[in-house]
Amino acid sequence: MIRTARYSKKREAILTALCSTTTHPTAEWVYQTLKPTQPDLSLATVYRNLNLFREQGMIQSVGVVNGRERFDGNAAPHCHFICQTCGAVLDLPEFPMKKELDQVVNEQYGLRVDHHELVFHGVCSQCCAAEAEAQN
Amino acid sequence: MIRTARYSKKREAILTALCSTTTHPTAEWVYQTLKPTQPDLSLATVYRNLNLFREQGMIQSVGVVNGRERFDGNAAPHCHFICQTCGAVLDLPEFPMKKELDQVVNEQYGLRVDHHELVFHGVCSQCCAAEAEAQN
DNA sequence: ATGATAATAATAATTATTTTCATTTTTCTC
DNA sequence: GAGAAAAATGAAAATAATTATTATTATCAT
Repeated sequence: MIRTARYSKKREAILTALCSTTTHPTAEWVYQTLKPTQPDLSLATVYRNLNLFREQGMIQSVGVVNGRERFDGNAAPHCHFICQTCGAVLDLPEFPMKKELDQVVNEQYGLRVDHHELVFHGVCSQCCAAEAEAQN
Repeated sequence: MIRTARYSKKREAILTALCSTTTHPTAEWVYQTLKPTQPDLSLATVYRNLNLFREQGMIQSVGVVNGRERFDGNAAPHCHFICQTCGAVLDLPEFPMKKELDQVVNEQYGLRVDHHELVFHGVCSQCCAAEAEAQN
């Protein structure tokens, strides 16, 4: 199941691109971002490597937003906020993650919990401001 | 935006089907379930109405599991558990939902929070038992 | 009953993602 | 360093879920 992954320039570039942003981009974004410096990059390669990184726990998926999967170069568990208006995904890194949550579910329901996701939905600051502006 | 003043048999059947199960089914499941009694039902109608119900707050989406969106006839906020092995989605209705979570994020980050999702991932009881069995 | 219009079935289209396969790159061995 | 084996890639085709289109049917106020 665990297979050895060789080095490749494309692979390195894809991981670097993802880790260089906090926007939780789509595969398409990574592809478009690398296009100028990697003209012969294929979108399939981006998908292939993002899936590989995720399987290896190097990155994580934030889930599907507006039909597209969003990736996070930070594999450490943390909360996210998703704007219902513009689809932006924000980190909530300082948010007090309850580590005992998993334990509680384990004990109370007899379920083997691996991890959990806590995602807030609402309207981001920029979209709030835009709304207020539109009402004037 | 969308007003649904009119009644329709298909619409009622779709909502009834979803609310009659706790399996958090896919649109396809609702379609196949209604097929025997509604032979001329279209899958597009199921999608259309599930989206309508969600927009109106009558149902909620649990998110995308294994590439397919899962729906919940219970619109009241509650936690879910998703089995990594079989994809089952379970309710955690008695779990102590922190209502102040949204408030905390609102105050700490200045974000207008509408709601949040708390989803646990792990292995359900049945799949745990199957694993244990396989090791013998 | 009728007419306006929403809802539907059937199908086509769309869109994100995955697979295929011939070619290229990387790594290993000498 | 050269050559072979294995893995990675690009390009295109395939897949799969969901949405849009269009002609038809159902609902409901009148």
